[in-house]
Amino acid sequence: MAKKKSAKLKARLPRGFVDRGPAELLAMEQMISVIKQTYELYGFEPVETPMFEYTDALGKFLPDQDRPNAGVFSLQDDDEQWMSLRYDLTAPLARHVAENFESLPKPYRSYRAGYVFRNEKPGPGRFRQFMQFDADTIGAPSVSADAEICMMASDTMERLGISRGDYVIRVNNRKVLDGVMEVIGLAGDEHAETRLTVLRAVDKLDRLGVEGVKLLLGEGRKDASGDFTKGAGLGDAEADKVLAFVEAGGETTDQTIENLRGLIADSKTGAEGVEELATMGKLFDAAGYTDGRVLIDPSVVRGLEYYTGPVYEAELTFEVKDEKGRPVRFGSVGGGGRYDGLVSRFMSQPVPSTGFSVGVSRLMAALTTLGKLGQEEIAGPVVVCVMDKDIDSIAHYQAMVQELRTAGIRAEMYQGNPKQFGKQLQYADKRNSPCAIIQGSQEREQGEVQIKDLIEGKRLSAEIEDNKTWRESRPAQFAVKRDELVAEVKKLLSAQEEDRENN
RNA sequence: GCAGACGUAGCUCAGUUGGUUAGAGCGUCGGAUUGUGGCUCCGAAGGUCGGUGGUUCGAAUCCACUCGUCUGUACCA
Repeated sequence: MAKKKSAKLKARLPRGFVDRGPAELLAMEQMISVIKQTYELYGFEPVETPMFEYTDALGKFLPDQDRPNAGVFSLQDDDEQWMSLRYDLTAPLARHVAENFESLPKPYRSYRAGYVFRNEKPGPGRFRQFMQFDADTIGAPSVSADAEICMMASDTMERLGISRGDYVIRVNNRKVLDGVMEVIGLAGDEHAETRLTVLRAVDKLDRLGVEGVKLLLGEGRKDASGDFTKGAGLGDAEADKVLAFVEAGGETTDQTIENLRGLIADSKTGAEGVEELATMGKLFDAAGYTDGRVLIDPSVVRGLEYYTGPVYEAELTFEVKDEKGRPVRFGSVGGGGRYDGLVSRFMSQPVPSTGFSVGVSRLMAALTTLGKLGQEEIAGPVVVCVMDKDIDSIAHYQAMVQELRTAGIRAEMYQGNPKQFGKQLQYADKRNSPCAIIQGSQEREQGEVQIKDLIEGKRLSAEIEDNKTWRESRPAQFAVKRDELVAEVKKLLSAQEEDRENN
């Protein structure tokens, strides 16, 4: 019985989520496998945690604890405990480590990839479900662990095909940022709010420029739509100090370190941070990563809440044009830092930790634009056409398909309605099949099959205008003995392969 | 969250000062051609004009609210 049309269910994707097709899935698999190889090479081992955690295990860093639904997807279990979908891979790892602390080797070096969920306003290229790929060293207090992760991040970028110079790993230290705050008189709990505002302003340097940041440090700033953002309310002298610090990056690491030493000599915490950066700088230098791959940059601000020491960010530096010809910068595709407090909130002992997270979904968009991913067409299966519909003939077609499969050739028999032969070739064409196999009663009597080269045929179709000629000439089609089917298809496939490589 | 712009077929868009049955191109499906992909021609399906309420003899068109999309901004663990 036909329902009223208006009552029919509307097929629709939830806001901020996407379906992925074969090309994208293949590209993602390739990418994940490269990252995995890199992390493995550095001695990290895999681990998986579930999508759900109890909200309080994630909850310490929720923006607003009174509303577990703000920013995260949460639900109540049947025992009324709040659970949430993970919004990153670090908090779940901290829980896993705390829970299995006795049995894990220390330092514990692990990696994992997975989808994370954020219940917030989606935008173009920004979804409510996306993939991250993290590596973490837990139980290692020295900044050499941080330095190692920065170098691994750099290796990962290059193994993914991003050229040296098209990306940079920028490194800073939270203690240095804290030192600057001390110097301008913002130490102490009563200034926590202002410190946050200052850090947020600094974080926008790449987008708003020095002038914009200066406005945000002072009274505030109006955006293009006329909306006003309140500033930190610093005086000119303080604002200039912050800006001087942000622009302290010099030609060389040594110079940057010297600049920083001069700016925050009065702060003990700041000095400590500078020395940590100096140590990391030496390690990068010794390993040869100071050739533009890894850079000490005082303007990096990340993870305002839980980072306690070095912080780093992987940034793409090249520009591309979008479909409207406007320049688009991909910017940050990953980041991380030291989070000495995250595991220990479950424990009675300190557990110094550091880690890095790659934004897989975002990086994939960048790589696709660069042409490093998703370029190759996905080859379809060889399609065996159904000419005769009696059960014996079908069995013969099935046998051909099985022979091809046994030889490792992707193949299928047409499973649609075989009434119209043209539809079968249309289907094969749409699947991007390399060739179709045709055997009607005429061929069967001769002990032959027809192989139709669909790639070559497509090329020839440009030269034929008349439909009658097109149909009768049967372009790019040839007969072979039934026994030689597999060998001939193999031959055709390798010829096509060679053709692709030459173009 | 805040501010602005925009919502008409699967997609891209027309639609006059408010006036009969809301159109086109592309795509989809069917046929010309039940043994050959492309081209060409013919035909069909596809719309509560984002939703609700209001003004009016009459609303895709005007008004209010609401939902959605985009842009900027805020937040981003």
